[in-house]
Amino acid sequence: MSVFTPAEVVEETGFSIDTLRYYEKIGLLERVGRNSAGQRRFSQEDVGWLGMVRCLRDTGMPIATMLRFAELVRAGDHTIPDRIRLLEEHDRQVQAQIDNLAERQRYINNKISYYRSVL
Amino acid sequence: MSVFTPAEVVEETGFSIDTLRYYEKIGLLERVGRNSAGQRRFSQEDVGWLGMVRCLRDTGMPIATMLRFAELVRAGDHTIPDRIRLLEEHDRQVQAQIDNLAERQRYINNKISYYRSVL
DNA sequence: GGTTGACCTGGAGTGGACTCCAGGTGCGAT
DNA sequence: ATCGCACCTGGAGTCCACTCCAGGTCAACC
Repeated sequence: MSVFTPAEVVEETGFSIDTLRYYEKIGLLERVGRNSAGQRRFSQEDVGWLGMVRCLRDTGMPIATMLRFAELVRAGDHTIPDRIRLLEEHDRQVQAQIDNLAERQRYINNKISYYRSVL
Repeated sequence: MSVFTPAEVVEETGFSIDTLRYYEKIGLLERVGRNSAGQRRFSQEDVGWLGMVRCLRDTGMPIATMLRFAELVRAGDHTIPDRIRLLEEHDRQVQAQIDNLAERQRYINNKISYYRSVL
């Protein structure tokens, strides 16, 4: 089973090392393994989980909600229905964001057209 | 020419009164007129501008950029080409946000499907 | 004429999500 | 052996965009 150094995980996930430490500190990332010198060695699962975190974060999920999701994941398979509900709710919020952005974009484009028309 | 009380503008724009005062303080909103008692009386233009601000804000434009746009607007019609450029650039960023959200949404939906499949 | 209620001001405080810092460890290369 | 470098820790600081507060003014209604 392969392990990853902090630098590799930074490269892979796009999170800064400070952010990774912060996520571990607040429990969004489970205590990461260390080598004999006390340095972090991330597992494949850590990196996979960080992919999920990136996705949720980039779609605007607050850390508090991600933390709840993380707890469900840790609690075991019986929480899968809860996880589905949480992700479905988030999916609706993402859809709402997309719809909202698309509508605002129309306003912006109207404004651009108007500005063009008065040139 | 109609004027609006703070309460009416809150109702109209969805910004809180504190936010309106804050926007005026930082110059995102030009000094609003006052009545004899020193209370704000917003003009139709103020309200229209706030509609634009809401649109830009809700599409993620930072206040610093809105401030630049506000300055262009105040500087007069000769800045219209600059305003067009600024809005076009913002439009591209909004599009990037939409595309990004749509892609992340696919990931979330895959995860939901996966969870459903293991139930 | 007293009390409410909407509003005013300057300035301090908040919340979220990081980001930076000082001081220290261990390891491979010169 | 000493240098540089990647990394460690706990804790402080930063940034953004508000949001709240204390203390005060006016107008209107009872």
